[in-house]
Amino acid sequence: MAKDTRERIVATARDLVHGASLAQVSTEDVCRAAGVHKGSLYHFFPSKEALGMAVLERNWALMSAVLDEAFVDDVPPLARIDRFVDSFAERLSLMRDAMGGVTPGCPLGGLVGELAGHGDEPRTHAARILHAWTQYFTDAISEAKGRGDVDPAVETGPAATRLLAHLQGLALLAKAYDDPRLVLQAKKDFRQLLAAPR
Amino acid sequence: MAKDTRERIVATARDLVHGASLAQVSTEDVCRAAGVHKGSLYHFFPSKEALGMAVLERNWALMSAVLDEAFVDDVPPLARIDRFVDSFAERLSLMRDAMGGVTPGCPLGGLVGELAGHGDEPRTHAARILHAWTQYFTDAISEAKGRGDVDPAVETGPAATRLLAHLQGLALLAKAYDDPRLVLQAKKDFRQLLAAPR
DNA sequence: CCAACATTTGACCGATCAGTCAACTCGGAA
DNA sequence: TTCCGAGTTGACTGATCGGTCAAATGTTGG
Repeated sequence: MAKDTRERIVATARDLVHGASLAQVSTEDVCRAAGVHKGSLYHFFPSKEALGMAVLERNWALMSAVLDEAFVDDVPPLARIDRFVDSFAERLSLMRDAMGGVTPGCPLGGLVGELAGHGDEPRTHAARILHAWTQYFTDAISEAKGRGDVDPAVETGPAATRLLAHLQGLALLAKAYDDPRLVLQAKKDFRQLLAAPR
Repeated sequence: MAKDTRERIVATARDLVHGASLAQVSTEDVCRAAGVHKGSLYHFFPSKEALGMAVLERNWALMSAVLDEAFVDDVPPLARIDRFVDSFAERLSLMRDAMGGVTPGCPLGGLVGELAGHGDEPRTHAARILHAWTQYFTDAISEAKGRGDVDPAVETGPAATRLLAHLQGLALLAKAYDDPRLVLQAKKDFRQLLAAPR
């Protein structure tokens, strides 16, 4: 029952936070929903912010699982990215239905934006996660260049950053316009962002 | 002293919120910083959320001023967009210096993301503002097509949305990586996002 | 069976929060 | 001069917040 409780707290917090923000969810909310008492929460986490970081970590674990599922070797590298975008959009739609027809933003992007304003340490942690995410794109683009699917003149690193930024922006617009399908545009947009500079 | 007080409250709230989020700033913080008492604040605003909406409106007023300054007729349409990106990035840098070396996100994007989770009415309001922003890009792209600077095969509306999404994403990354210069990339990226689809 | 440790309990705290209220000030219209 | 209502004051509330704590309860290894 040890690790189990900690896991349940993080999972519950994740669910609650995802529909809003960390600030809008109180530790009492989390405890009530997780069937746990305050003391237990603070036995595992030194502060609410630490819980927020754990939620961020968990969101990244889930996101990287989606990435791993999409980025399989027997699919051309650029198609892997498309597969991921499809999964990402579908997850957004499912979450929208799970909540009352409210489109959530990117579970990582939202928390990153919130925690980045909480001092330097949470910010660098968030930055590391974004960088890890970018790495998936970096690898795929690099491999695509080897196959001739992407022009060698394209700088791999900056291109990968472009893709992530674009996806995050689309997720924000999807939330504001309450339309998860907006992120599907990423597939077409990515192709242009990966074109050789002129 | 009537409208003046209201203005001062909104302006002060804007400054405080911009460095963090609406949730992290209390009404008491705003009152103290604005030299105003609680009752005055609630004389002008029925709730804290209403104050948030007023801040959003003010941020849009400031942003549209920057847009108007960049989008002048005697400059080619695509160059107007570049001018705006430069101004936007410069403002981000200035704000970073004004705070203690902490890069803020897009003042509109951040609030939009936060208020979009506060029910449907704040969300649609935020969406309207984003749409108004997009309109600047729409007009410029449309004019650029007339001059032959953009391929007629490009759909104007979706292209403008792409640009806004990309800029918002870059602003988020700039905040996470604490580097306002990241948004300058938008100028090159926009050119690719405006290329004809293949 | 015991001792050491991890976990859980639930009451509790001081601070802070958004929001209220009755009383006061003051400028302008009648 | 009187009156009225917009603006202002500042104390106040009830709720909620993040966080603490000492005691109770498991759990594990010797």
